[in-house]
Amino acid sequence: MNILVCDDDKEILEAISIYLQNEGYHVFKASNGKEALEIVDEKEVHLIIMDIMMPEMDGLRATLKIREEKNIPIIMLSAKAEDTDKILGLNIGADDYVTKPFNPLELIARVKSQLRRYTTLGSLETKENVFKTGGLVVDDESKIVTVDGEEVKLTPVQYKILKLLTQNAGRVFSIEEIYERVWQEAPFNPENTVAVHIRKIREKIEINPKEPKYLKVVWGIGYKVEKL
Amino acid sequence: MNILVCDDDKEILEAISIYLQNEGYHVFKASNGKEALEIVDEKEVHLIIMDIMMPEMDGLRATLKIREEKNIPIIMLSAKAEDTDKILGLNIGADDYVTKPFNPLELIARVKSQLRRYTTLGSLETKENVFKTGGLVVDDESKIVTVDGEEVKLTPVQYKILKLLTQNAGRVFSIEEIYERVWQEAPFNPENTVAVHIRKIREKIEINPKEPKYLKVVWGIGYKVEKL
DNA sequence: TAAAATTCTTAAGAATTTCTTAAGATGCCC
DNA sequence: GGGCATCTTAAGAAATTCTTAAGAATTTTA
Repeated sequence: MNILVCDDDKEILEAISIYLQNEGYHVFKASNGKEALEIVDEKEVHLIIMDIMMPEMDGLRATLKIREEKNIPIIMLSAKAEDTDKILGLNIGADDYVTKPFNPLELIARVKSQLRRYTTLGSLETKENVFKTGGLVVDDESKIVTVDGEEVKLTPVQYKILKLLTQNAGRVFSIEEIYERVWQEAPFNPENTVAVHIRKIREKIEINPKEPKYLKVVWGIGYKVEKL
Repeated sequence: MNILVCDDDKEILEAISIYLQNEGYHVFKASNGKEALEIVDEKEVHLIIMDIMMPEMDGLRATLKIREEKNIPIIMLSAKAEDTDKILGLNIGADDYVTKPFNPLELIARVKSQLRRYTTLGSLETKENVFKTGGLVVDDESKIVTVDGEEVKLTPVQYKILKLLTQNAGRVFSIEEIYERVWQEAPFNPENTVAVHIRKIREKIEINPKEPKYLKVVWGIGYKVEKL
């Protein structure tokens, strides 16, 4: 699911993005209405979170414009509770609104609610077998791995290893244990098979494999996925 | 894990309870908001499932009240999809909601999800392999050692020694015994390997290694971690 | 069956830890 | 206090473990 977040305040923009990414959504960012319109034209956007009070009120204009063309759910952010009335008064086609300062969990809830409404039968629900830590999401139902909302393609073995570690984030697994649980073979004939796989996974999920954020080595003991 | 279920419909109350009990949860039952509040006050409740549409809307009031006092995850049951908006609009701190009629499996899934989120976000989990004494904590699951909340990086041998001593805080271990139990080798050829490791550990975990608070020497006999 | 993808092995070289050595400090007992 | 044993500490050599790349073997896909 792709969500466009539009706010001129960089900090808020980042904060919202991180929360959404941690929920497994892919995020597009825009800092004004013009950018937002461009992204909506170019990319596939499933929901928009837009601040109204941006330079020249163009959050409002953008919203109106988008509404003319597409039927994408829009959640408005307004600085004060009073603005709420303004939004309603202006009869803009917002599907929901949130006043700043807002509770991130509430925003997430509303995002889910909107998306649920627009998707036939709940797709991105809080499923049982979705393992998350920071921006890393391992969805065992669809077998899709996501980092900051970006899908990462793993091979079967890579997936199994990462799933094991993410499912037990924080716990350290020895190479032997990883081998036994992923390969389901008792004896463990090592060479350095596991190490090689770990490296490949890092290559795919880490921004900088040299300084991994998620998949860490615990020297002389094993590997783990950080609990974030 | 204890779950409080609150619904004025006895049948639904029973049905939900049975499903939860089959999953191994302990269930408290309440049929109105007042009862719910009492139970929350008296018992240890880890999660609440609450119907909103109870006599006099007191499901809502109860929820608000509980939210004021405690931070227990709450899953709301609402009769119609429209109520969903009401929950959101009223800005109640529900963590999730399910509309009736619901699939019991979905409810269970959400319960697990909430409990996972709650326990994952570092709270009081009953961890078996965490050894503490004073401000020193050895977590054998993540292999993380902490002094007054500050992480201390130990090498594998250092970790094993400290774990052994902390696990048996108060007991004195001779150098031979430490050697045998950490290296798993019977003969013990000493030099002063163990002493060197002990020193390095002290350097890392003690504020003032000259006057160690945790890792002490018992002259001529061995070492121990103080039981505090 | 061939092509493609994945998995496993190998090996060199980095990185880190472990062990040894040895000198100095400290505690214990007469 | 002197003598002896034990502990502390530092530094460097040795050993271990990890990283990484490349290619062979195997499995999957087309």
